[in-house]
Amino acid sequence: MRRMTARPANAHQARLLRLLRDGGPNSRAQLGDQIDLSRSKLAVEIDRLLETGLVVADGLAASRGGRRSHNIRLAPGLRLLGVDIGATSVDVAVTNAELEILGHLNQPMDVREGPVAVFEQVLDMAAKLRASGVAEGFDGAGIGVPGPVRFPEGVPVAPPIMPGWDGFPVREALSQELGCPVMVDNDVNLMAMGEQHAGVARSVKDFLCVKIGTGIGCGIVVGGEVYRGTTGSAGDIGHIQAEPDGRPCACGNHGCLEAYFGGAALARDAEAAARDGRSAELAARLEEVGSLAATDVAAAASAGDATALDLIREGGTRTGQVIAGLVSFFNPGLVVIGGGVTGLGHTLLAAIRTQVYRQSLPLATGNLPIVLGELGPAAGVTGAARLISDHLFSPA
Amino acid sequence: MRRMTARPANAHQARLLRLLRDGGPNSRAQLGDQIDLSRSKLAVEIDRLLETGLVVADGLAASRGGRRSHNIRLAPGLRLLGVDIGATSVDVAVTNAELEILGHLNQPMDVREGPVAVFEQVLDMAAKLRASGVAEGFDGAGIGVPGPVRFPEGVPVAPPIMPGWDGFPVREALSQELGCPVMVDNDVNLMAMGEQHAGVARSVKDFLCVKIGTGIGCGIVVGGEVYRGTTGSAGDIGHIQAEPDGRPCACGNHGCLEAYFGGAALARDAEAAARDGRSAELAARLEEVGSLAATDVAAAASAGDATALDLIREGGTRTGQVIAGLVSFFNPGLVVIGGGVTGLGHTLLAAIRTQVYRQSLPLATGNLPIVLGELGPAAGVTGAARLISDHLFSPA
DNA sequence: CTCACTTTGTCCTGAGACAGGAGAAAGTCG
DNA sequence: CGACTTTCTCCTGTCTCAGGACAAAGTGAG
Repeated sequence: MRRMTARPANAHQARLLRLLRDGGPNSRAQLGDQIDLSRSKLAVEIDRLLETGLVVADGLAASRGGRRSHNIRLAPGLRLLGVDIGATSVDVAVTNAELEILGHLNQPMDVREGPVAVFEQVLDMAAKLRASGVAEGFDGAGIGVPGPVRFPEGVPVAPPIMPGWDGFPVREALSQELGCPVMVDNDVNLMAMGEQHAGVARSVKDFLCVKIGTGIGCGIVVGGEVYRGTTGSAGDIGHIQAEPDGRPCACGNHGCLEAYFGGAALARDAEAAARDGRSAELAARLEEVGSLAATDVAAAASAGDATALDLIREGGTRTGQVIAGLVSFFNPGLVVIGGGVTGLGHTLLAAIRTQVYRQSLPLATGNLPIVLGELGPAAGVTGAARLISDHLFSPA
Repeated sequence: MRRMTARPANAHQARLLRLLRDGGPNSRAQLGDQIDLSRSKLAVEIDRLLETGLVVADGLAASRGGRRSHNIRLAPGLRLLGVDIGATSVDVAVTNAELEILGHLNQPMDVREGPVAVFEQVLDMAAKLRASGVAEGFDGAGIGVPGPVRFPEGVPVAPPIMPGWDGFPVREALSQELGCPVMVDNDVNLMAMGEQHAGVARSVKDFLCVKIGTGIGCGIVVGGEVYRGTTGSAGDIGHIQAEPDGRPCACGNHGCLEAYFGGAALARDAEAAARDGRSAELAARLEEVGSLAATDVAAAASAGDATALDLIREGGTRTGQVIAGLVSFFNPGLVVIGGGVTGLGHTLLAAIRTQVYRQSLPLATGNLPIVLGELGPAAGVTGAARLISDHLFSPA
């Protein structure tokens, strides 16, 4: 199938495409209500978009009391690839132009094997999805990587947990391989974009999205746009000091948040608790598998294990301490908690809430919701699709 | 003298006015080089600006190898009032349209006396400045207050150190009183705008401006624009926890940064040191005046007093700890330190730098300057003038 | 001083953006 | 069936804007 190569010719067209993406198929008249353009101008721009094939006519809409309107929708054949590379697994999904997920794969993976091996696996997964019939090709791809990215070039920079990736031209290489435009960003930023597009943050302009996976990061959204910082490392809160002169951290400092919480620290603490005999539940699980992960702690906690609950609460309290500081500083309208450890659920959330509401200024917390992300593993890939969609739907 | 009431009619005119403000008087040709407009269109817009009186012709520019160009400058009679209300003193200044300070007054004042008394004093100072001949009236005024502000309405909200101000319609009241447009913002945000306009942050898009006065606050600039947060309290870092379960703070929590540093805490600590006999220098000063202030500590430190130096270093280290976290989170391109205690100078700066460079991620600090503000007490009033100027120089 | 050349400013024209009215097309409802 | 509503298309007039032609004003070599 021929891929879309057209791009909107001006800001009006870009605006229309985004309205159709975010609001679904829509009638010309309804589009007119949402955009500040005269009917005549609107008709011209829509006609041009129809010519390029970016949108298609789609029958008649229901009557609003008069002549029925012609429906318009984004090209139904348009397909986006969303890739979310984590530390230990990778998600690949295919969406249509409205960013609805048509197919989604998750596989274990080790990011430390380097970009070449990882992208071989990603391309293989993409091929599988294509073979399953949800796509014949891709019009664009968004890639999330677990580390800082020089955004304009799409190149990871000095990523602590993926040393082999430093400077690898992800954007260029994948664009070549897939034959379509590619954008690269930090996985946490993409999660924030996902929750903003289709999740809890839909109507919020300024918010924080804290992702607690193997490590801990934070997506920052300012005025509806992701803020990436001067060198692309904004939101790297895992190495903020949570305890002066505290535990040594892999980064070389002491007392970092990630030394106390996050998937890696939690697993380590759980194994220690199992060996010390503090938790029969965790010890039994350790016996079974030989090692523990955050999911085991979650399971033990929901089975009522007091030690597991304590571990979660302590981690949540530490995380809450750091978030409390960020809330005072940033005064967000919403805080979203997501990532692999959301399985820890409301115990974690409660600990974080308690700490933030106790420590931050009343004016900043007065009307501040702190909630779990509602998209789960779909947040990253949705955000990735959204990233490339924003790129494709901007004037050439 | 008749005040300017005109406003730019469109974005081009606004752009031209800002170019003239930030770059000084300029020839038509040079303006053409900086703005993406054809010569004909440019001529039309400049002619319209000349008609409204917002700009005036100002003789001929030097030749650039051909016909000499006509110089254009902002209306020379335009006068802006910049007011920076602190906790214990107030600055009032008059600037021209290029935001150059033509007259500047500083007086002690107690913000707790409430808005009515304070504005009486401010208006009196403004009248003095007018009487001194630098202005015959004001075309606009910017006001900075030491607390959070609901920016669109120009109303302080729940300000901890100025309880009587909560909800007082500063913007409306002063606009009435002065008979010109007024904008109100947090004093820290105005300091950031001042340093951005005429100080160290001229070419930086994303930076933090930490103001250490009686309290401690932080101006946040994202993409060249001040970020104010959802309820206007962004940057309120004085009550971020610097020490878990630490000293009690006036806010009701424990371990806040302001419990350890800032003008109030520093004075308290200095008095304690003087009474305990830890510092003969400070004790002598206490004897003289009966109480100590941050300036006394600065004086003692520059006289070589070890205890004073220790106080500054400890405060700087604590502040540096908090800033380190913010740097990891925000990844700014610059950190500016300013406010009343900049008299503490390089001892303070060194302590902050040491802590930030040690604790933040290398990628975030790699190329991060941490510097003292270069405008001193002029930063606030310059920022205030800039605030109202941005308002006046935007399309009506 | 003259002449070739450069820069600046003004005038004019034509292309395109755009709003809003007229009116046809297509529907609802009593 | 007729009055009314909504949608869509076509047309016209206004405004924006770029760029060319040309005049005005200056530079510098000879």
